[in-house]
Amino acid sequence: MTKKATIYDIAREAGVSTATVTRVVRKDPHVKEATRLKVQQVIDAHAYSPSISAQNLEGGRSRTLAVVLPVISNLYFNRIFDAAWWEAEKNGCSLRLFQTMENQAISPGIVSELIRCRMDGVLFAGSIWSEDRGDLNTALEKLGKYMPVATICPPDVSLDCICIQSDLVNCSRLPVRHLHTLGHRRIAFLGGSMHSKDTSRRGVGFLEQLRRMDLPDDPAYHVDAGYDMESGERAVLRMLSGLDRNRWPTAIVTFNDLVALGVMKQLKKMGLTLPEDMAIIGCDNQFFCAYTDPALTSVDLHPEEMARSAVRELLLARESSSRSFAMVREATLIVRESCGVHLGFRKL
Amino acid sequence: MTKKATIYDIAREAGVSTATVTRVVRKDPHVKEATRLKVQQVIDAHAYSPSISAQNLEGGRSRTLAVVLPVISNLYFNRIFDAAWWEAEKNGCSLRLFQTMENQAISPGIVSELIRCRMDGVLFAGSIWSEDRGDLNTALEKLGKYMPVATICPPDVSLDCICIQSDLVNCSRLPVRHLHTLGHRRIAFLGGSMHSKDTSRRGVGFLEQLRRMDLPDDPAYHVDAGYDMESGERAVLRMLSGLDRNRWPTAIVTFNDLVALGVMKQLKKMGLTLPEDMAIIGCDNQFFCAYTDPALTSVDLHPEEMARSAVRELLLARESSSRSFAMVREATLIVRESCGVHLGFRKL
DNA sequence: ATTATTTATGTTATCGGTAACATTTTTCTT
DNA sequence: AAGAAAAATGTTACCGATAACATAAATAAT
Repeated sequence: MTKKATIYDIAREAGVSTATVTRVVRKDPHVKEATRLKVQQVIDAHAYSPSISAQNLEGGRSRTLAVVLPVISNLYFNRIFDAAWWEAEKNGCSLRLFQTMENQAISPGIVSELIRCRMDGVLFAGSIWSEDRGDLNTALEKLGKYMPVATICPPDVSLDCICIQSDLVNCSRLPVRHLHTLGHRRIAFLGGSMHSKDTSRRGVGFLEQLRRMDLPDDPAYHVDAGYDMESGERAVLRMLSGLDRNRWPTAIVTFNDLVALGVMKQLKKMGLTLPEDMAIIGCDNQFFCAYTDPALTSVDLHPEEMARSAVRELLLARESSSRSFAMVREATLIVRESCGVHLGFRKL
Repeated sequence: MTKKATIYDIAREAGVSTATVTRVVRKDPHVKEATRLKVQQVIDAHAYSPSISAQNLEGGRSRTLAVVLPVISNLYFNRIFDAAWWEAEKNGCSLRLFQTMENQAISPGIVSELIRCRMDGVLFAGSIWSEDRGDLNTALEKLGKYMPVATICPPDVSLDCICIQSDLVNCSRLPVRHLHTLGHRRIAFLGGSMHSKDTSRRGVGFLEQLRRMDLPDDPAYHVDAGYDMESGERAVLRMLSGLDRNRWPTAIVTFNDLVALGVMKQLKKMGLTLPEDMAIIGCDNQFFCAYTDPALTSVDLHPEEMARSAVRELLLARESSSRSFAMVREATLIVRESCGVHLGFRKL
């Protein structure tokens, strides 16, 4: 394994001091053209480039942002990471990923790792259904002492940090209003967990919307479930099999598109025709929504935009010390076929 | 912004030398219990933990592997990265992601970044349809001089490195044989690019299979296309509209599941019933395959396993210098509904 | 009690850069 | 040509941790 050339090697071979080598590398204009050429030649010959660790050590910074999220394989977080990546790249900064796994809070291990690495900032993306906020806040607070912190998170994290949120009110209101307009009255919500204390504001917002529009908020229409396809399948089955056919909801709003995928499969398995027999609305507007049958109407929370803003703000915060920033990104309803509008179709 | 305590701060405050602090941190047994306690106390009070940059600089290594891939938002690469992550984690090693974007080769910028960072190894995951192998090989060769290299790649990268491959022969043979068994004779392949020189070995393997089984390899059945859903839609449309109905294929194998998604949508739009009017087989066995309608039969290349092996081998190569390793992971056909087997249904 | 051993702790050079400051060289004035 | 100003280059302390080596303290052996 070849050993990498150091600045000393280059300096010696070019017959100059290390300072001059640094100057050449950093394109300092105060170098005679002749020396510049000579040094550059040696640099090229050895494919020399300064060691990152040494630079970080001396500079006390890493030109790197950390992105902390539950799992990168989750499509929502994947989109956040991807968008953050390119925004950082555009600003000559790199990104490092840290995964917290199910335990939503940032483990003390990750906290100290971030500090040890002298990250220039952290972007924490948690889920709507995060539990143990206590631990999370402690972690974020501690991190905040060492570097700028940004969160893409549900509203109740109230810390002195760059705080970016989805518009959860509209996220619930849009589908309910849409269904209401189409004549639906019995609307169910599946997925997430409605009842545990600070969980699923999405579900809570949904209930509020129903009441506001004078629609029945029958508890039978709210089934706690997980956040994936299997949960969706089980949840509809449980809900419908406990209900007389004439009390069935005519529309289902799901926690996310994955749950919707499961719901649709289960409904078809039960012999229903979609969207005629049941309207469905998902959430997240994932890539596959246009390719389900019927194409799934969904709510886009614009995670990419939130991620980009977060990165931009973190980079700004690195310079100035005015580290407070808050924004709420509006949600958008993307209407496709799963509620039957394309059939000029409405429930009565 | 609080400044992080250094080992000197701790040493001074605890009234010992930095060497002793290091010993305490690294749990060196040659420390009197009394001093250990005192030092530990100061460490805890300041939440001290050693700087990564300083450790890397002094140690000349980073305890980090690099994963270089086109884009993390691609589901296939996402799975590779995710699996690699947990395998590395299990071995007390971290992972850093680098994205090459469409240009499949590793840019010189990334190469030097990896060397600058003193990565302990690189895992390169390229796509089946990689072009400009020349540049790629140059990059990998150069990297190989500084660190162990592993590739999860098509077969023709023949470098002295840890070389992990999908079984592309079976990847083509399995779907063709399955369809043949079901009585299909006119089988089409959509997606990827069949004709550009070293591209799409998957398509080429497919053709070989057709010939081997004495099935018609009508060029009209091979449409160049991209690797996503839109490509799939366009490709089927182009293929079928250029063909008399009685010459239509009865089955379509696609480059990947995304293309299959597009194909299915387009076929339904044309009024076909699936799987009765057309059998479909995708590739990659993505999470949504079980949730399409009909559920999509697909080929699993087991990217997770390949990634885990790659990481394991890289970690081994770090120690020993026997850096050569090769393996081919078998592909597996996952039969679902899109060829109609569940209907006891076969073409004649 | 004195020397030999073991155990605990301290000293210091090193890793590879950076930048403030010092010094040398060159160029410009007068 | 002497001196001032500007430009080019060199010296060196520092960033934070580590480990080889040196020394000091405690314990054991005689």
